[in-house]
Amino acid sequence: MKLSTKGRYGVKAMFDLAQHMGEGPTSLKSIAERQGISEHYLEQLVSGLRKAGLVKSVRGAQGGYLLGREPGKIKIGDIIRVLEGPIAPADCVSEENPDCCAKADYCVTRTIWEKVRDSIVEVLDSITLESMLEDAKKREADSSLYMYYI
Amino acid sequence: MKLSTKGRYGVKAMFDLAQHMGEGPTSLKSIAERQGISEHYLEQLVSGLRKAGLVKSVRGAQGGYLLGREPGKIKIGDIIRVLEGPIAPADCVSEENPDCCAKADYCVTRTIWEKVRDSIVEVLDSITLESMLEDAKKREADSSLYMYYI
DNA sequence: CTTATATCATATTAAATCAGTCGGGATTTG
DNA sequence: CAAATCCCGACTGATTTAATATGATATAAG
Repeated sequence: MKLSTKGRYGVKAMFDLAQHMGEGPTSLKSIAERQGISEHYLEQLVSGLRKAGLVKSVRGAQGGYLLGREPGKIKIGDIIRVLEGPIAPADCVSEENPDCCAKADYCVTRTIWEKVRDSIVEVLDSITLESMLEDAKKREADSSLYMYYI
Repeated sequence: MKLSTKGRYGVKAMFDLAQHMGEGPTSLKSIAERQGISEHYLEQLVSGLRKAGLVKSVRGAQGGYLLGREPGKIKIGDIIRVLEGPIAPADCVSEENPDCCAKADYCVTRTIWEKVRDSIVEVLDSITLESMLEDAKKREADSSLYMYYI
């Protein structure tokens, strides 16, 4: 019931890109350093994100990556689906081409996994990089407020 | 983001036990046959469930397993926790002793995993073996009703 | 008392996945 | 040209998964 580092690193990297929008392309090296991730490993993950159009790349010196579209239009679910595959606690309730067993119609167990899947999808598709940025800004404001009162 | 067969087989087996309550102990062999699971493998899983008190065993010929308590008091989350460990999409938000990273307080990514975890827990702890039995009964009624009208 | 039926326990294993690492190309800037 | 950077495929050690194998222990039935 765990995400692999692929999904977690991927979200971190995408959020990092969102935080550095408007500063030109961001290199993997700088993302890897800030987020504490192996650069070569990150390379593999970002390769998938690029093929899915979630990021755009700029080659050569001073190159790097940019978000593929506005942060408000990139859902966490999009990132997870690219890096971890279709969201599903079991193959028989996979978002795409569920590997149906013969009993699917009346299987009581299956309906549990459907509910779990839907609740996960609901969370992951309700959060965008933009909403994360807002969240981070709010937190920063709160913590500086806190600083004044201490 | 997937459950392993441990969790899925475990829920199936527990539901099978619930369906055969009042018929004396149910043998692993019969559960394994009905549910299409390797008996020896199931043995390992049930061993964990027994240690956790979710099932009781009766040794010897005509022996088998019984639910450890009323089906209304066995949540799917209980079963999953025994067989898959604490519910958590990432270690930093594990239900028990979360493996906290230094940035936990202000990590925006972490709050996503918290929300995912909470939504999964909400689903898994809201379903009991009893509610599954009711669900199955209702379905049966519906399908027989359908039979009359066709 | 013996035998068949079960649970209980431990060890082994083949395959897959994870989380990287390594080495070398291709492309662009200065 | 040199340095920075993305791009690509192959390799690897560790862990997990999903079993299988073997044998011991307990009990009901005959």
